[in-house]
Amino acid sequence: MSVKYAEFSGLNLPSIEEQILAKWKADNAFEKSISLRQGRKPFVFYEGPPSANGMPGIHHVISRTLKDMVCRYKTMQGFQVKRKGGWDTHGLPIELGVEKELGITKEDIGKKISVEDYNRKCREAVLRYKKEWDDITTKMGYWVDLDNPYVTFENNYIETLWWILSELYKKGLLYESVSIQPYSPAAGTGLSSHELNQPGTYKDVKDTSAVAMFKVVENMQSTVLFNASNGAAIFFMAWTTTPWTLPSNLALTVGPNIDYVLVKTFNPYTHIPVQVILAKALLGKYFKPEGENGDFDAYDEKAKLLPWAILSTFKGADLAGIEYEQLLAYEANSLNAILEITPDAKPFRIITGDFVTTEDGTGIVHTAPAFGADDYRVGKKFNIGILTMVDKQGKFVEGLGEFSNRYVKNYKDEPDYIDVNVDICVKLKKENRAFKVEKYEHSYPHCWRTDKPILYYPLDAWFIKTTAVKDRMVKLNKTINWKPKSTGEGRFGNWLENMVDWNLSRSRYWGTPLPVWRTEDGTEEICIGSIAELNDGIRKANELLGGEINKHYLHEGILDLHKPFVDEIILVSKNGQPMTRVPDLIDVWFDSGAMPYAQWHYPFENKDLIDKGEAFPADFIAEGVDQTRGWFYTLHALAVMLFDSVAYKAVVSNGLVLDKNGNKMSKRLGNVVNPFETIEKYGADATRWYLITNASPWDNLKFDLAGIQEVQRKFFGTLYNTYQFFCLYANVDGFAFKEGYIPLEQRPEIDRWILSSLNTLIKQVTDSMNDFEPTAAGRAIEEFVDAQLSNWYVRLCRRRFWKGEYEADKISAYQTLYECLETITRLIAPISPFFSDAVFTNLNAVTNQFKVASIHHADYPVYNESVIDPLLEERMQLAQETCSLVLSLRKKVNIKVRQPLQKIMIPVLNAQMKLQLEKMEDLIKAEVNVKELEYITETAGVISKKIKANFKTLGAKLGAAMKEAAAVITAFSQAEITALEQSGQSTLLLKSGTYTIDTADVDITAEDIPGWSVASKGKLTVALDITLSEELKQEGDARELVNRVQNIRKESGFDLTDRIFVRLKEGSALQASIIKFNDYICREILADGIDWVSDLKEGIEIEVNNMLMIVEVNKKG
RNA sequence: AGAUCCGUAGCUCAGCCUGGUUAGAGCACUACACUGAUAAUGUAGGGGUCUCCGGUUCAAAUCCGGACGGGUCUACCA
Repeated sequence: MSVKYAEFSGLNLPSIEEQILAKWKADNAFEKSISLRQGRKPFVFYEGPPSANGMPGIHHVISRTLKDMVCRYKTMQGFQVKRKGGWDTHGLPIELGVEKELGITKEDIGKKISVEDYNRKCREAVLRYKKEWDDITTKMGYWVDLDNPYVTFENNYIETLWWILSELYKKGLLYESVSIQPYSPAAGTGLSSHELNQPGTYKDVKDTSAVAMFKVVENMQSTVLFNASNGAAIFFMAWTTTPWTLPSNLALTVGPNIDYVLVKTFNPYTHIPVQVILAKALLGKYFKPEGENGDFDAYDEKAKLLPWAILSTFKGADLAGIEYEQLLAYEANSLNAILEITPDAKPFRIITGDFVTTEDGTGIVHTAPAFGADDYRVGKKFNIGILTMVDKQGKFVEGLGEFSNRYVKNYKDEPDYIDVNVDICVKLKKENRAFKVEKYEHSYPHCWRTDKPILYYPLDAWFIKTTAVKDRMVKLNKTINWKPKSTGEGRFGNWLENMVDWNLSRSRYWGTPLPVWRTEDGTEEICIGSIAELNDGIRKANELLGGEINKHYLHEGILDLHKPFVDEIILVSKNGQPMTRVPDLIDVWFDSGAMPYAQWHYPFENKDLIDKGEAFPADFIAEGVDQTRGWFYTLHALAVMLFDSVAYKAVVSNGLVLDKNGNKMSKRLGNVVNPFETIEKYGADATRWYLITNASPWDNLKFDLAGIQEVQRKFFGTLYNTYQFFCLYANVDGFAFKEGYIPLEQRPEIDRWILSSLNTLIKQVTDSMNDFEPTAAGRAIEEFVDAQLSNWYVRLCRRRFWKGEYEADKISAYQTLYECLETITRLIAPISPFFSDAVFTNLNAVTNQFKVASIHHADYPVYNESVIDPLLEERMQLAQETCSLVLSLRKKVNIKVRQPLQKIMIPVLNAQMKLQLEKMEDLIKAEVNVKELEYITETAGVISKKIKANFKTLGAKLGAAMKEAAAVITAFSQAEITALEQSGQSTLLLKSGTYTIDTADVDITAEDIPGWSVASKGKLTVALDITLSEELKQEGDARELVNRVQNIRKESGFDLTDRIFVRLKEGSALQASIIKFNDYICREILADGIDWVSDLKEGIEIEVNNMLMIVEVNKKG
């Protein structure tokens, strides 16, 4: 046990942190923080795995601060909080990085580089920056188990994923289907949304767009239309920017609630009279207002104005079911061809869809299910079949007449490429089937690798049927504590409401393979759920199918669950057919969503952790809000499907870190903040404190280094100084908390006050922390340390520490300050783990109050209701306000605080206020340096009072009469006010009636004390007697002298306890004052006496109140 | 295009849920003061159409509707 409190040699947070880090490492502090809680209730936390193939940024520091803070907090509250780290290792960014590094493209894989070598490269690249990540993790003080992390590419991890997939498969939740996906014909590959979101993929291009005319078939359904048109031919108008999709058209979609009109007019190209149907709202796009009901007879080829007339109006829903003639009919897209694919299809009809708008086009959507996701969905719903008249190279198939085999876009860089879209439009024009053809500029996605336009194309894919559990997911989501709430209800809630099945397939190389094997004819398939099952299958296939099959895998089984090895495995079906693996890999989000189970290799190991709820579901997770549809979603989906449970009970989604101007940080803009430099320069604690207190975690944070500096200076500086102050005197007096804890009732008012405030603070902080509102917690602590502890308690109590003997009052002061410091360090430990541990350890080294080696092994403070005294806190605030008012009065008349004044007067409005003030009297007098405090009551008759309506209470009673009442009340005479106060009631005669009011309905304040200069704040009014008697002046002189001598002591470098002797030169105007207050002066400056001498050559000349004097100060002994 | 968050002093943010009559704090700036812990602090000063428009109400920064601006996510592989 140390005898003295270790003092810091300066506030150097980075160097303190280095020492603490070394201490933690030497003591295994993190491991101990968990092992010490063995047997306690677990608090389950999941670490969202970062990908270590990029450098950590400052935005990682914010979410990790949040995570670390909650975990430390819960640990200190007695929970056991295991934190397994993890690495996200699969996925496209890793592949792209490797391809860039090797200078290859996807096409080269399997040619220039084997899949085996390629995946080996990925495996190496994936943890490329692990060292930097580990480094930032350590330096920022993030306690997470880096020694036993889960790694998503490891066999154990993948085995759990397979188990989950096989469970889903058994439940019928895993299925294969066609979906419409972005596809690059030039590259011959599907594209991920990630790839589509590469900068520059969306380009403004000019495409030939067409408004095509679909001729209505006259039959029962269309009778209404033909009645309106008098039997003339009718056309639906539909707009497309991709005419090449027209041969694949199978339906026209209208909005059920949209108004459509039947218009009589002429085809502008052929000038043939036509009747067309389009959305009413879009008439203006095609027809000029002047042309309405124009002269149809006068119209000819040369006419500029197209006459038109509305014949009838319909709702979209009325049009449903009407049939039309196929626009571009060929052999390949004949009805027979359609029925061959979809035997019961009913194409070429009007159908309805909610996605139809009237913002563009005609309000009638040409629907080709193969080339649009909306089209596909609505097409399926109405069973219109599917036609894919374009092959995977991007050219029309055989059997489309003059368009057969033509590329729909210039995918091959043919120098004389003729746009087939133009030719289609020309054909339509000639055949009276086009109403408008024009170049249309829009933003269209391009393949980032080939720079060619993509198209949406039907591809086979595996899905998880999340829609089957949608209702459970929605219901269970409502039990999750989302911070902020709106993310859970809004962003996430809406997301769930609009859920579609989870497309799992990725056609990639480095990822978790889908463990589905099937026979060549597709009739038999199996989903493998474990390595053992696969190895069994390997042997069985070898036995049944022959010696060469799987021969490399017979001895040790499969050793790596990735491509290309899994693809070499051939299994055997029940009917003895060979089965090969389907080529798909799965979405990496599945990897991370499965981490609750896969991190523990469930169910192959650690079965109880999940089954008995020790590690599932999580009590808390936190990540950036960008994970809402990522990790938060996949965690939730898998938990609901597997265990009908939430995956996490509380989730904090933190906002982004922007630069100080509010722009997103990006390498391109050069505004990225380097977290290493920041932490090295300002310290992790200051950075963490800044991140937590500056803005709520879910608000975007404008990151400004100046803000960290401010935190460092203001918060840590103040706390540091308070600690140093404590050390200075405690070391002198040898305070080591050896004496018994002095009961509160024996402590002075101010001690009881700060302890009451401290306990109020503990309550506030724990409430906020429990509610995942760390910002409020941090701000409350800041306020306490700065305003209450440092600038009120310590300032007012300074003398108690250095004056007088080591007895009860002094010990009480030490115990009180010690308790505050020690409690504060524990309160801030979750946010600032380093500095708190440093101070705590220093304190505890002397007192040994806690039998722990680190603050993070100590318990979090628990507030003590019996210590909280609201009345005491209230009157201290009253005292603070009084002092503030007196100081402002002194300032106004320019009288220094050092100059004593005779008295202050305070009008008291009621007995309670007087009682409260009386208890604070000594404190106030000392603080503002006055001799007396006089209370003025109304009986003295000197106060004039001011009355104002209490709008809140009175407004509720009077309502509309409020305005008049307020005016009447303000106009009350002094007598009326007094009458109200005495009887407690008063009657208001207003236009709207007579009302009785009581004292609670008004605010009465003291307005003035005639003849005095006063200041007021709220209900408190203070008057100051500024008359300076000779005696007061002399006392002021004496105090000034004390100040000057103390300065000299300080400048001379004397110790606090050094006694001095002082010599003064005779003859100064100050002499009388000094002699009069000789004893007082000597006490203050620790001098045995003052010598007056006639000659003083060595002395220092000082000036007090415009009087000069020579002083000599020497140390005794 | 949809969803969502945000908009209060030069800057960073409270206050809004639960409406109440002078809208607060810190930083920065200016002046003065205090200090035997202080890199602090105190007092005073300048600085606000609470983004805008409309509504509800006796009363709106606060509640409701709309617009505008900014951020993010999504834009159909969830």
